[in-house]
Amino acid sequence: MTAGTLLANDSQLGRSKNDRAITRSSLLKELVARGVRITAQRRLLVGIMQDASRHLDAAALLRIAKEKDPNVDRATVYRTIALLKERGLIDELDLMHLEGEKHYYEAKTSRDHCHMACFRCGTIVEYASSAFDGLKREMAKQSGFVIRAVRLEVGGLCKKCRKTAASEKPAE
Amino acid sequence: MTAGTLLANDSQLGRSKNDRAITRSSLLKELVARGVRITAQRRLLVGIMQDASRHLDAAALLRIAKEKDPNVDRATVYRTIALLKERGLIDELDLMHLEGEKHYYEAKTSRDHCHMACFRCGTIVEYASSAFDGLKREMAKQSGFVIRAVRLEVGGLCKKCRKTAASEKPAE
DNA sequence: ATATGTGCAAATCTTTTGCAAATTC
DNA sequence: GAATTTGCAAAAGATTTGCACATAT
Repeated sequence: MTAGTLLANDSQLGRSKNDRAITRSSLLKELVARGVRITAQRRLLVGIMQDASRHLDAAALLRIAKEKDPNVDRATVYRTIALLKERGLIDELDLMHLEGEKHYYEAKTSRDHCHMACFRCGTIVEYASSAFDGLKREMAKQSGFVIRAVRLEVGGLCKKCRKTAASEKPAE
Repeated sequence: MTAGTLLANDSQLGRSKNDRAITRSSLLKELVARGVRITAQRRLLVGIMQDASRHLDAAALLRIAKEKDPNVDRATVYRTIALLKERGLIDELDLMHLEGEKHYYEAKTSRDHCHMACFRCGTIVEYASSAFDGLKREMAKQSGFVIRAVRLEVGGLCKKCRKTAASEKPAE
C-alpha cells in the first residue's frame, strides 16, 4: 500500500448541506451489545481496527497486533475478522486490488460510502453523498432486494496524478 | 455459483426513457483494433467470454476452453485475462464473494452497471440506471479523479428469497 | 529470424481447518 | 467443568512465475 489518505467527502468538497460526516461505530461496544465474549485478543484486534488511520488487511492487522501481544496468531486474526463480518460490524474492501488480492477492513460507518483508489499513487479517498444514498434506495426499491451490504469502488487517477501523468507522457 | 440470472434493469423495471440497454463490446474486434496478436487460444477464450450467459471465473473459463482445445493451460487463461484487463476490455467482479475469493469477468459494457447478489440463492441481477451514471459523474467532478474502472456490488436478499426467508424464520 | 505466446511444474500468497491445549464463564 | 477460544501446523484455493519449447509475423 503506497499510501492511505482518508478524506471524508461532501462537506469538504462542498456538497449539499444535508450530507453529514462519515463516523465509525465502536466495534467493542457493538460486540458487547451483541453478547459476544470479549477476550484479550479480541479487544486488542478490535482496538487496532478502530484506531487505524488507514485500511488494514489481515497481514497488517496481525503484524500490528503482534507488537502488543506476540502470541496472536494468524488464525485468530482471520477468525476475528470472520466474527465481525458475520455480525455486520465491519465492511470488507478490495480497494481495486491495487496490490494483490488481499482484503481490507473498516468498521461499518453510519453512512455507506465508496472508495476511490488512485492506480498511480495508491491514495484512497472516501466518498459519501446523498446521490449515493439515493441510488441505494432506488436499487432496493426497483429490484425488490433487501440490501445487506454495498461496495462501491472506483479506480483511476487522482487529481494530482492525473496532472503528473499528463506531463510525463502524452497519454497513459 | 448457484445461479446467474442476468437482468438488464431500468427499461424492464420501468425507469426513465433515456436509459438504454447494457450491451457488451466485441472483445475480439477490440483486441484487433489495439494491435494485439490474435492466436487460436485467445480467439477461443475471448469467444467463450463473449458468449457466456453467466459470469465466468478463471476455472470455469479453463474448463469450457478445454472442451474445445484440451491443450489450453491455466496459465494461458490467467495471462489472457490479464491482457484483457490491462487493455480495459473486461471488468473484474467479486460478486460479493458469494462463493470464495475467486473473480468473475465480463466484457466491458457500453454502460457501467452494478451487480446485485442474493446471499441466499446466488442470483445475480445487473442493474444500470441514470442515477448510477450521474453518481459516477458527480464523483469524478468532485474528487478530481479520472475514473478508469467502477465496481458497484450489492449483497442482500432478492425479492423471492426475502419472502421465503421471512416465512421460515421470524427474523434472519 | 525475432519477438511473442504457451505448457508445465513449482512457487507464492491469502485464507481456512483439525485438533490438542488454554481460557472463560 | 462445560463451552468457547487459541496456537500450531498443515491444507486448501487462487493466481503467478521461470524456463524450455512452439508459434506467429
